[in-house]
Amino acid sequence: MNHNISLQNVSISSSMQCCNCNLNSLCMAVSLDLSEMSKLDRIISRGKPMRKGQLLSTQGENFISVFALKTGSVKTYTTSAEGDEQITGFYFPGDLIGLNGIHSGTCPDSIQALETTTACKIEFEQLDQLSVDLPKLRRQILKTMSKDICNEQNMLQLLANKNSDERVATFLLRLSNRFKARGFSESRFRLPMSRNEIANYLGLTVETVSRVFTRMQKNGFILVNNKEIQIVELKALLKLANNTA
Amino acid sequence: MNHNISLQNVSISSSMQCCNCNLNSLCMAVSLDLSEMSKLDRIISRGKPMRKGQLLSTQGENFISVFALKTGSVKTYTTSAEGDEQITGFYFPGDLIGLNGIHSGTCPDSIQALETTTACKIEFEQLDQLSVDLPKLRRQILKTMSKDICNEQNMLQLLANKNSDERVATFLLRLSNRFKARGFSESRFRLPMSRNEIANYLGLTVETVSRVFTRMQKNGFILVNNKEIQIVELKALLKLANNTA
DNA sequence: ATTATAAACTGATTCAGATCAACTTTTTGT
DNA sequence: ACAAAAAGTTGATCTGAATCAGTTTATAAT
Repeated sequence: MNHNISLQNVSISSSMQCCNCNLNSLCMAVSLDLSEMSKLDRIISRGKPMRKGQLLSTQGENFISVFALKTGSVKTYTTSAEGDEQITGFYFPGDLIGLNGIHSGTCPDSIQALETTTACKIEFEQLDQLSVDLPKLRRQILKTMSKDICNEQNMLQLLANKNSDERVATFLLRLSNRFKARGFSESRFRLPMSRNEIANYLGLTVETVSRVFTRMQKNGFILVNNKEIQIVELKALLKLANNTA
Repeated sequence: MNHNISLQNVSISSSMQCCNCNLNSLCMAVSLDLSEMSKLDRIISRGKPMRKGQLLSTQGENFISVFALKTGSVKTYTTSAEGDEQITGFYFPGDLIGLNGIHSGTCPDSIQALETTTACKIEFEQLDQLSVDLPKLRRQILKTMSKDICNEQNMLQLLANKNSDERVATFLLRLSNRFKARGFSESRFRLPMSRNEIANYLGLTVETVSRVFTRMQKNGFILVNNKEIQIVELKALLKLANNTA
């Protein structure tokens, strides 16, 4: 019986294992060997595709699992008591999301698909248990959280100091870098989020974001066609962002 | 010989052990039993007092240790390429600092004493190793990082959405809560940081912070005497902060 | 296809907080 | 104790982005 199940697993999911996932260099599976990866595989459940707008988790619900994005993109956001929404991040394939729920035991933010998205789901307790035997995995979890903290700190710097041009330029350059790291074009990409979402994330209004895009296009730095962005003058954009991509 | 050393340890440091530290309910040692705590004790080195302005660690240097504050207070800040400083946090006794260096292997920010301050220093590799055998310690480290992420996200919300009154009110209320958690008065406390540092942290100018303090005092919400703050009308302050302390 | 609805853009006006400048108080060093 | 430097406060003015309002373009629904 056990044998049966395992055969089934193999046949169904040959392309659904960490070792075959083309994201393992970005994801938790980085630097794990085959036997370690198969242990990780055993505690991962692969979700079916979610449509735009669907929630991967909801602010306030019990913290049980973390998620690793396979395809698509999501935003995380918190809703304040007065009901206004603050986007805290955008995430792409390979990103591990949800670790910020550990300390309170509840999800501090909602995770929503920006487009058709698939994600792997991992029960945190199992992941933590597995991390005892797999130092590389343990380190990877800590690295992910450490990086999250640094990213948020970079955002603080952006919001505390920078004007609208600098914010938008930095935003585009960071996206560009993240797409590049995933093997996509760094100079031509599609924004999965709306202008409103960009504005919210950057602490600006939609109007301002729109104006900055228009101005950057007029100056020949970028080409904008609705959500399609092309970076034409990387250097100029870097200068606008004060080289702090 | 071994015996000798251990005797010495006991005699010198009876009050210098986690189990005798009045902060262990806030610090890593939370919920560890005596034998677990003594293991933690063995890898902790207690630093001598640092004076105001001294650096606990410097941005860019190799990441080796994390710190647990015993007394005093510190700020963490990053210095950008152009040389301007962004304060990313203020920390008080019991806080564990420096975990954000894990992912890059270098310290992403500098940690500076705001007053006379003592801190325990723990080599991260040893802490990580110890966490394998002490699930509660492992969990505590993850909780600390998770909470850090949430704190930064709260700051994002503050900087992206709130006006100067809301920022300063929220700042004071959060400080009040943290002092309360440490057994100090929640309604009367001394700010260890300058107006400049508050302004920098909150994404405002010194002038604006000063004006907000003055206005709050005129309205009878707080009493300000240089760095001494007294919260007179908690409710009014909460309302100013939109109840998001 | 066609309408309804939402998202995005553009212009005019307003305003909160930055900037500039002067002064007062506190802290530091001799 | 004193001078010098730093920190903090207050007022006047300016400005970048918010707000308000209207139009255009894209997306969704029938």
